[in-house]
Amino acid sequence: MPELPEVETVRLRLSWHCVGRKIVSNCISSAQFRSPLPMDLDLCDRTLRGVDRHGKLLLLGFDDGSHLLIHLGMTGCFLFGSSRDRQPSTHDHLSLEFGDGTYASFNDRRRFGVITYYSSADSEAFSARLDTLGPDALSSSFDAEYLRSRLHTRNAPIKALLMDQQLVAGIGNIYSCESLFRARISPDRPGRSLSLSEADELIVAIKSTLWRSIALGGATLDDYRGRIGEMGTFDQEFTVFGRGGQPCPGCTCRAGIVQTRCAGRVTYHCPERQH
DNA sequence: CTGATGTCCTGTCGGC
DNA sequence: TGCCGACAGGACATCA
Repeated sequence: MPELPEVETVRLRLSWHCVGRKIVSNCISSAQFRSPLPMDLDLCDRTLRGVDRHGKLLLLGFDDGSHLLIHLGMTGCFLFGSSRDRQPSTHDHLSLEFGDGTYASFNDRRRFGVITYYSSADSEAFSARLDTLGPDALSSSFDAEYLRSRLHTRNAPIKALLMDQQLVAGIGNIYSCESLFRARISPDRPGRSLSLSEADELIVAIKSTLWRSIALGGATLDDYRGRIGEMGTFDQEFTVFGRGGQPCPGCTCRAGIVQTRCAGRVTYHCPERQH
């Protein structure tokens, strides 16, 4: 369940390990993927020019104008190392070998991830794909006015709306729970019921939570424990997520953190503190 | 358009 | 101990 901070951590590692390097071979797994890459895709002789991110999407740009768009899904991660020592895994779906003897491979056990290739001729489709997403949660255009303007007609719970990537890109189950707790807003509140000042507090809570997590390298969850490349410690600072039944860290209420379901997702909040 | 529900996939965990 | 079903997650399709 990598969300914005985890994806940003992966982006930084990809930039560090791969940008400026030329691909000398690539290998695509034949295992069925949700959106299979063409098996004959040949990235040889291309140099990775940069790695960008929008929400939870990684955008790998090559020197010939082509792109790989990667969503990590739940269990997607990148493994790096020396090609000589590489031990291919059954869950490697794409691996890139570079001219300097290093490799990067995309590994995804549950295959919820998505990799899409866009040639330089597909730039319109590439832009169209990105246009389906709302502003990145850390961008300046994601502010209280924008949030209110998008919420004022919506009756769905604010938690579900925060996870809607068309409204704002990058927030998932963990950071919606954590941000709503910090903003003292109940996850069940209809989107339209938020005042401008509440929207403002929510924006501040979301951005500060995301930045704090990035500073700690993201959160490491059970699915990732022990995995190379996922070593963040923000999970140790979770206030509510995964803490059902524990005392509320923000008040002295008797009930403590409550686990419920909101919009089909496990949700954690403090009914005393969040309204 | 909106919101709810089902689907994909696999590893883990609880119950029998 | 061993097996089976339920469940978790994000995005997307489909339905009312």
